[in-house]
Amino acid sequence: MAATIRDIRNRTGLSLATISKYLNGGNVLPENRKAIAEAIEELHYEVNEVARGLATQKSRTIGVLIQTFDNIFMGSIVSNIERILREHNYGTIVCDCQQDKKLEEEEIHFLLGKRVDGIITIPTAGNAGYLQAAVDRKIPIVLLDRTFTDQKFDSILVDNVEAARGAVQILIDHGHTRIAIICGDDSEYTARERLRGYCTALESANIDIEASYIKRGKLSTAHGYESMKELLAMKDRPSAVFFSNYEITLGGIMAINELHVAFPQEISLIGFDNFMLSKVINPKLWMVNQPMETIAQQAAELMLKRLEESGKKGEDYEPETIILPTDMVEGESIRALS
Amino acid sequence: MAATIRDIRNRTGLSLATISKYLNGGNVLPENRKAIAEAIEELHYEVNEVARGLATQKSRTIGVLIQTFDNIFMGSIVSNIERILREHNYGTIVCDCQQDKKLEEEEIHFLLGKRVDGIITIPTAGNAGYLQAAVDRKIPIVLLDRTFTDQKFDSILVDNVEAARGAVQILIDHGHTRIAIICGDDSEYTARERLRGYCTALESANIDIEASYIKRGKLSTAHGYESMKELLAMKDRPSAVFFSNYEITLGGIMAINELHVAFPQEISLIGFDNFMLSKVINPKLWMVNQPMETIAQQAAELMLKRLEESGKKGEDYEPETIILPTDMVEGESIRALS
DNA sequence: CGCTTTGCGTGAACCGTTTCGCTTAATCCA
DNA sequence: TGGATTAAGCGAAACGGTTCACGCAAAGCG
Repeated sequence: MAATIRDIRNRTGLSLATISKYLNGGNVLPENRKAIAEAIEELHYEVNEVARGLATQKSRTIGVLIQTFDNIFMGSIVSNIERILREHNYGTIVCDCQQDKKLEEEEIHFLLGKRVDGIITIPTAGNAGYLQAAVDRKIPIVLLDRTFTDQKFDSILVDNVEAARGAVQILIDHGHTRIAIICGDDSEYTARERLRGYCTALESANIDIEASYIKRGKLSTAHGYESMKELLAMKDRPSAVFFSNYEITLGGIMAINELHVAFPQEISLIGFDNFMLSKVINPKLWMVNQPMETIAQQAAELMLKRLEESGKKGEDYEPETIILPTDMVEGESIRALS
Repeated sequence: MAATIRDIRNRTGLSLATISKYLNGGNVLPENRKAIAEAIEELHYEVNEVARGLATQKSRTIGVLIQTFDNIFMGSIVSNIERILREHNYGTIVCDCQQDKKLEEEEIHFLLGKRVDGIITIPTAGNAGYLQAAVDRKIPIVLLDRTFTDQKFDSILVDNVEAARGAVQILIDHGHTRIAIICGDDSEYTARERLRGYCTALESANIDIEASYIKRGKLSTAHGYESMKELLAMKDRPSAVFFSNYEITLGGIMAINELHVAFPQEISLIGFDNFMLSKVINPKLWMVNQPMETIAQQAAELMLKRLEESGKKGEDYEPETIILPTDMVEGESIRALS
């Protein structure tokens, strides 16, 4: 149906090699150049990237494998990655493994089948095994938001320990000592890190860590909601709560609203992840804000760098780890205790 | 590097045709079947979908072109489309044209270059011209959320008129007559429709339409914010406001919070688009909720249907338009006037 | 038993590019 | 002037699959 390079040959009388040279910016005589351009115009010719991909062994497509699409965090990440890659003429093929480790491994094979030139992923699994096939293919891999201990990869991380420490420190600075955290369980890399930051802050302020103030569970709205209710029902209830991710923040706020608990009067709060929430919740919520555009941008740029390198001889490279700082969005959800 | 079908031939002594037949589920003797399976296993062979794509003239990849990624609406749409397509072994390549009409047309060509088998898109442009190249290629196209008047396409829409009418009717039922709307300008398909619904509701209740209560502008947080402030500053200010999309709802709420206006005591509100907001805003916001999963699902399924059909003879088909109803999420943000 | 069918396998052409090695003519310079 | 260099073009062989037309043997059948 669509025109091919052969149709252009028939029209111009030039050889395929010359036309290919034209398409790829080689030296072609002005008159031939003109003839080819005209033929392309008239035939509505467009390079068949599939055929080109087969010939060059490069698809100019990057696979982006994420755990879920259902939060703004992901939307922003994918959006920015796509934009930057696209500016360098790479396509982005997305896969959502829906937090399913089995599916996650399948998707890797799916992407490899499509011969993507690289993979950017937010891992779900606890170890790097599922990536082995991609590693064997020697394509660049960039990890986002979490990383592995058993094998080294290019990774873009956020300083979770420091982010959590900082959040708790703010509460301490306001005079709080009975500080709770609602967080993920130990299987989650980010959850472990944030809990560590929480403990660090308390320890360095010589505040005892109270086990019943640590609410581990899934990174879900439901966990935030239930845990907040439990904390509020305690007889020695905390005076401040640190919500350690987006869903948990959402759930926690829902519980507070439902029980008509006034904040910061009755309880002080600080949330995580989503800048937008801080705008819309009243009173304005204190927030630890992740630099999502930067994360995405760094990931895309590191990927582009690796792709460029792999053209050159330098076969193997030393994986880089980039750790980004978070920032604090001030709100009105923390009461100062005298 | 990676193993090919020829490596399998060398190992098994079978012909390429037989191996291909095996890969595509044809009849192969059990012993040969076993031999091929073993070779695949040992060589870590994976079908090169690029080569297959060239041979079959099908990429098993669908292009999804959207206007922006920066709202939950899009995340949910892309997520659900990707999931369903993936279940049928199609990959999803996403492009974000960032509301830029020029870029939008470029992306279409980019996708056509990649030889996608179909395109699902949320149009930005006002007319279908930019899609012409895709139409010429005779690949299925499915439009989401908005459609064109100048040319007919498969479209999945929401009943915007009825959604807006219903929202305003709720306000009327609560005794309101001074009802404002903050909406997009006439260049936006959905904005026109929603404004029409607003007018319909008022007319059928014999309420005069007050021009100063209609705030047209961009579909942005800023427009919602500014317009809300203006409405609040009016001397004959409305008793109720209908926010007609997500960003506007967000901006409106921000203005309300900032000016410490109590709702529903001082003003009644109903928002649009984002179910999550209704959970987290206190008092709970009334909302018109778009059935995002259904929109995405219908789009993906219609696409799959077209892809299947195009295998058969039935060359041309009659475009379908599917109009989905919205639903109402009750809140506490509307005061009943006696 | 001879004829048709069916099951399985094969060689070769093809999909639409890129790229390698080679030719030819023009240009340069000692 | 003539050998070396360079620019531009060409033919043909990849890249890794699918598919068509055909061959052959075993099975089915009146």
